[in-house]
Amino acid sequence: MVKIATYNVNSINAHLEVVLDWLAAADIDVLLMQEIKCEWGAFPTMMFKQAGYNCAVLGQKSYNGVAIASKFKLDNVVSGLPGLADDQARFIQADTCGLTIANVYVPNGNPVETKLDYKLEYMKALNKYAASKVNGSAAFVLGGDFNVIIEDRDAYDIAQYRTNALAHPSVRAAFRQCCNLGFTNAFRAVHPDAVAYTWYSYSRGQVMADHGLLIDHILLNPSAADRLRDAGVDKSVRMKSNTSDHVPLICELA
DNA sequence: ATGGTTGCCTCGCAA
Repeated sequence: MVKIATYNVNSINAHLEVVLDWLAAADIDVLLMQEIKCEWGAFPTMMFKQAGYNCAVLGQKSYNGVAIASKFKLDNVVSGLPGLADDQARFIQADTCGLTIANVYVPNGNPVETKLDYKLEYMKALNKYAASKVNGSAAFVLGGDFNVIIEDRDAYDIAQYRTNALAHPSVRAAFRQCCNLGFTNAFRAVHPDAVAYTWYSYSRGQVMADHGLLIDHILLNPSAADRLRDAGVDKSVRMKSNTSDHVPLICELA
């Protein structure tokens, strides 16, 4: 079994303790991190090494930044989304433990007036790249913070998000097009009727009230989906102090 | 109660 998790860490250095504690406790093999918010040189590579993980990092000062930590060797690292000239650090991919695993931080897209276009352009390029990975015998995993509320039930109060870029019809359509290439949504395949969230506002009381959004996802090509055994969200880290506003999403492959 | 929180590295922006 391979345990893969995606976790928007909202600054790896600010929340390192929670991340490393959770990584060990959950016995994760491969962790996809978004919003590390630091350059490569400031990423705590040695701390991950001591915990038994190799890292591939695409950093950026202050904003964005993505990294992969794996108990296994990381090969053929791809930094940046192929086919898109982008100065923001939002995509990194590596081959590890017999899988090709891509880690994406899709643009938030708000405010819609000025930033939705970039989000849609990004998703279009992502879909084009995903299309090249859907077929064949090689297992391909695409996980990350998609910044997409796929369905109304994925928000505690969808009325607040009707005009938001997270639930915008064009954004939902772009995500759906990716799924329709032949990808399986790992969480939904295992829990078709569950209500679960991967993000909670830092505003007081939101976690306890379970007022969140499901915006982090893991997609599997058919070869990977054949091996899907379990998936879930771990809300426990969100109860801690000095923690990200996101929680990890996990899937297990045979 | 027209608010509420966090990170970055500066007092504004992004989420």
